[in-house]
Amino acid sequence: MPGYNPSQIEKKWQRFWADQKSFATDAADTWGGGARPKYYVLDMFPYPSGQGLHVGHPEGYTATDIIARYKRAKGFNVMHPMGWDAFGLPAEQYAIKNNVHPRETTANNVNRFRTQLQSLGFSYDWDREVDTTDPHYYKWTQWIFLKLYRTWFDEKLQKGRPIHELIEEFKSGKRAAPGGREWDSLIATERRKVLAEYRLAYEAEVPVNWCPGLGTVLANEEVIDGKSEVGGFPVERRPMRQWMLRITAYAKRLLDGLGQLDWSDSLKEMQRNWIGESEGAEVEFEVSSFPPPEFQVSRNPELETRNLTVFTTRPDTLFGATYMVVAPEHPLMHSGLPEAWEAGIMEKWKYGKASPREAVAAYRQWAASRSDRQRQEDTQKTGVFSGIYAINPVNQKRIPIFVSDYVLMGYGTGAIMAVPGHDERDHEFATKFKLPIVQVVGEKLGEKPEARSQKPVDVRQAAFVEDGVAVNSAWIEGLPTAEAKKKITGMLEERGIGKRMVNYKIRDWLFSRQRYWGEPFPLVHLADGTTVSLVDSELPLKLPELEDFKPTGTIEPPLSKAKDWVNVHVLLERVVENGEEMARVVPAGTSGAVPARRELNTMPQWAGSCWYYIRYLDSKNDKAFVDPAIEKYWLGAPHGNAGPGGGGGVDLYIGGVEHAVLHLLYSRFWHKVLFDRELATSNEPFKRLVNQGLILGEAEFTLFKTREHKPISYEMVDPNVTVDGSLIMSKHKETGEDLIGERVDPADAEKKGDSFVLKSNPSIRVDARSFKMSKSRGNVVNPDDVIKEYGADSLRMFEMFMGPLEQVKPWSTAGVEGVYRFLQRVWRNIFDENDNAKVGGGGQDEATTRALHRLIKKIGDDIERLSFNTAIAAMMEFNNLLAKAPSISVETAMTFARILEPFAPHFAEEVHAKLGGSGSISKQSWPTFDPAMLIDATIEVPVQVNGKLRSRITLPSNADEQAAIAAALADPEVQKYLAGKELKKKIYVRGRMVNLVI
RNA sequence: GCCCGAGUGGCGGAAUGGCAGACGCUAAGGACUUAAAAUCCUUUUUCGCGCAAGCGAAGUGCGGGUUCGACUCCCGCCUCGGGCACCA
Repeated sequence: MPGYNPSQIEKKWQRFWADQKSFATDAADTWGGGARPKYYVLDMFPYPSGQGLHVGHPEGYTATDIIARYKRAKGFNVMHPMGWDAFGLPAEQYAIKNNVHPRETTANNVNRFRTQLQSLGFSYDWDREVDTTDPHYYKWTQWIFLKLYRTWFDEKLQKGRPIHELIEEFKSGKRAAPGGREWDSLIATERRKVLAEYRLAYEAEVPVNWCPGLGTVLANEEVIDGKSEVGGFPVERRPMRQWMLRITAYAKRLLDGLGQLDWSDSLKEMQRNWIGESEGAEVEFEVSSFPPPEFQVSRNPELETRNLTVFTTRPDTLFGATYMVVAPEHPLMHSGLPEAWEAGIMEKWKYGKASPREAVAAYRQWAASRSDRQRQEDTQKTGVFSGIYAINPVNQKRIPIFVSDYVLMGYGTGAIMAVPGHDERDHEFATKFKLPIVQVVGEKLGEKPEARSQKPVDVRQAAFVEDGVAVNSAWIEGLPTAEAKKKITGMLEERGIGKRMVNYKIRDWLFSRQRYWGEPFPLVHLADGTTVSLVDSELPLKLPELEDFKPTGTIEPPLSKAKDWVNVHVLLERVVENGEEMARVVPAGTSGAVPARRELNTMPQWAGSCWYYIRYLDSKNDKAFVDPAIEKYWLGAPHGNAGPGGGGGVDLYIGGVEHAVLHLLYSRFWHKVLFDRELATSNEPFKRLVNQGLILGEAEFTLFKTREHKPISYEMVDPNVTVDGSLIMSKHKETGEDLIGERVDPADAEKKGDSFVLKSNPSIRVDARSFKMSKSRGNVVNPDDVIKEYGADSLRMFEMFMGPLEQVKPWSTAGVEGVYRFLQRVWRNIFDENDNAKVGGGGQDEATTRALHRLIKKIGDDIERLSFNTAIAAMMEFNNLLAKAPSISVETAMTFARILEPFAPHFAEEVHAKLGGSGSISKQSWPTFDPAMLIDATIEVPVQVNGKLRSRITLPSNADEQAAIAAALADPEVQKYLAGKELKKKIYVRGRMVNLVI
C-alpha cells in the first residue's frame, strides 16, 4: 500500500538510530574543547510501574525531545538522558502479593518502559541510562548520604561544612565543647554523641503512624479516620526512632534561591508556602510563683525558675495577651504541675479531675490518641487549665497557662501568648473558656476614612486581625502596627527577655522507612548506643538477599531477618579520616574489632531521585559519583554570573507538578549540600522548570437519574458531584435524594444557553466535563493502542497540538486523527500515488518561498518559548499553502521535513531518505531564514475610523506615516465615514494600522 | 478561610496594547464512487435585513476605568481549577 504508513517506517528508523547511536552525547566534546555550547534538557524519570506508560508520560517527554532535537540542530552539545526511579512501595507490595522478588518485577517493568519509550522515537542517549536500584547507582546514593552525615550546618556562615572542621573548632576551643569540658578529655562515646547533635543526618524519636495490623508504618495519606486505608486496621501515633535530614537548616537558602529560578509562579509559591517563613519575635515569660501564699500545697521551686518562651508574629499585641497556651507535648507539662486546684476561682476549669496534674495528664493522653486527620476534621477548640501562671513582661499581669492541641509542638517553641482580641483562634478559645478579651489594636482612621465602617471595632464579637494602631498599650500607644512591632521588640531585646526571630513551617525530613525495597543505610550501631558510618570502600552496601522480605509484624524492619548481615564486627581506631571516625567491617576475631549492628531501616524512594540528573553526566564512573570536570561543564555556573554558583544547573527540566514540594525540594536541598561541600559547582540544580498539564479523559456527558431511573435535569442536581470508580453520584438539590449519573452519547447532547441539554429532550440538562483518567472509570488511553492505530509521530504531534504545554486538557481521539491526516497531506504534497517524489518538477513561486522563510522563523521562535501548539498550526498552514502551490522545489520539501523532524522524527527521516538525503536528517543543521524574505513589497493595512475597522488599504511596505495616512484618506470606503467631519487625530502604527479620529 | 492560576464559538484553542476566533476537531451540504470508506471543495460566533453577491449591529465571565485603540493594562465583583490549611 503506497502512502504514509507509520507502522512500516517507525520501527525501521528506531533501529537505525539505535544502531548508529545517533543521539549519543559526545563525551569527547564534554570537556576541554568547548567548541559547542552545552544544553542539558531533562525529564523527570518515571517510576516503572506495572501499568506501563500512560499518555501523560509522552506529553512532557515529547516536549523535551523537541527541544533536544532542535538544540542539536542549532549546534548545541545536548544532554538528553533517561532512567528509572525504581525503588519504592508499589514494587514491594506487588512483590509481596505475588510472591516474586521486587528485583524481578522491577526488571520486567523497566524493560517494558524502555521498549515503550523507544517506540515513541525519543532521542535519548540510552548509554547513559540509570536505575536507582542498581548497586552501581545506589553506591553513590549511599556515598552522598554519607556526605550529609559528615556535614554540619554553620549558622554563622549559613553553610554546610565538613564534620572534621567542627572537630577542629572544638579542639582549638573556638567552639565550646558541651559542659565546658575540653574536647580531648571527652571519651569516644561522648564525642560521637556531641557530633550527632550537629550532623545533617541524625536520629530522633518522632511520632509516626504505626499500624500493628499491617506491621508497618504508614504515611499520613494512607491513614483514614484512624484506620489503615488497606485492611481497615487501627493506626496509632507512636514515637519511633527514625533517621532525619536537617533540611530546616537550609530553609532560608531554599527560600532565597527561588528568586533566581525560572520556574512558574505557582510552583515557587507552593515551595514558599511549604517552607513558610514568618518574621516575628521570641518572648520569654516568667512562670509565676505558684501557688499563691494563701494556698496550702507545697511549692515547686524548680518550676518557678523556668521561663516559658513563645514565638509571635505580632509582638505589638503583647499588651493584649490575656492567657497562654502550650502544646500537649510541651516539656513544661511533663512534671511539677500542682496537685490541687487553686481555691475558688478555678471552678469553671476543673473538668472533674482532682488536680491540674491529673487534668493535664488526661488531656495529653486524649490529644495523643487523635490522628492528624481527626485534628484536621474537628477544629473545635479543646484544652485544660494547667494550674500555673505566667507573668506578662509588659504589664506584670498574672495570666493562666492552658494546654491545648491547637498549639503545635513542632512549630515555633510549642507555646504561644494568646491575644484573643486580635487572633481568630485565640478568640474562639477565649470565648469558649470565658477568658478576658481586650483590644490593643485599633483601626487606623487616617487613610481612606470613608472605607472604614461606622461601627467601631468590637473585639469581643470577633478578632480584629488587621494592622492598625496600638491602643490600650501604654508606651507604644498610637503607633502603627509596623512601628509598634519594632519598638516593642527593641525593648524586649534591651531587657534581655526577647529577640527578633524568623520561623519556618518546614520540618526536618523523615528519611527512614521500615521497608525492604530501598537503599540500606551505610551505618552501624555500636554497643554504647552510638552510630558510626562505614568507610567509603564498604560501598555499595548491598541489600541482603532475602527470601522473605515481608514486614515482620513488629516494629522491626524486614532487614532484621537477615541475621548474618545485621551482626558484624568493625574496626574503628585505625579508620579515622580528618578526625572523622569511620567503621570498617572485618571478620570476627580480628584484633581490635568490636561488635556492631547494621542499621535496619532503608531510605525512602526520594533518595535516588535527589541526584540522578548528576549521575547521567558520567553514569559509568565507578571512581566518583561524577567527574568534577564533567560536572562543571554541564551544571556549572556560566562565567560572569552573579554570586557563587548562580545561574548554573539543568537548562530545562520538564515534569509533573505532583513533585512540587517533594522531589523538587529535596533535590534542591541535596544539591545545596553538594555545593557547600564543593562537589557541585552550581547552587541550584534546575535553572528552568516547566510543569506539563495533566491530560484528562475524553469529555463525557452525564445524565443524572433517581434510583427509579427517572432523569433529573441538571439544575436540580447538587453541584458536588462525587466519583467513586466508574460511578458518578450526586444528590437532589431539594430532596437530598441520591442520584446516579449515566453516560450520554456525546452526539445526543447539544449546547443550549449556558448548558448542555439532550437533543431528544431539550428540557433535560446534562452535566458535561472531563475526568481524570483512571482504570476504574475506564477512560484510560493506552499509548500503545494509539501508536498501533496512528503511529508514534501522530501521538507526539497530537499531544503537542492539544494546547499549551502547562495546561490541563482533555484527550480527544478525533484530534489524533486530525494530526494523522495532516501528516498524510504533507506526504501527498511531496509524493505521488506511487510514492515517487513529485517535487522539483518546475520552478517554485515566490509566495511559497517567502512562506517557507516565515515558517522557519516562526517555528524557531515558537520552539524557544515552548509554544508547540502554535508551531504545529503554522506547519499546517504552510502545508495548506503547498497543496495549492503549482510546484514545489526539492529544497523546500527537504527544509519542511527538517522543521518537522523534532515533532515527527520518523516521518521526517523517511521523507528525507526518499528524496535522496543520506544519513539521518537529525544530523542536518537547522535551516536559516533570510530576513529580507520576511518583508513583502506591499502590505495590507487596516484602516479604522474612531477605532472601528472600516477599510483596508495596500501600501508599499516602506511607506511612511504621511503616505499611509494620505492613502487612507483617499480610500473611498473611509471617505464615506469622514464626509463633512473634521479630523481630530491621525495615527499610523507602522505596518499595523491606521486610525482616524473625528 | 488563606495563597496562586484561569475564564474567548458546539469543542481544544489562536491573537505578548493594533484586523478577535489562526490551526485542528465536530456538524451540515456538495464532488468522486454502483455503493461505502478514504480523499477533495464549501459553510460553521450570534442577531437582524436580503432571492442573492452582500449589508448592518453586537460580541472575549460581570461592572467600572486608562487609551486614538483593550481578550491583553488598572480597580471592584462572580465562577471554575490547583495548592495550603489551627504554622501563632
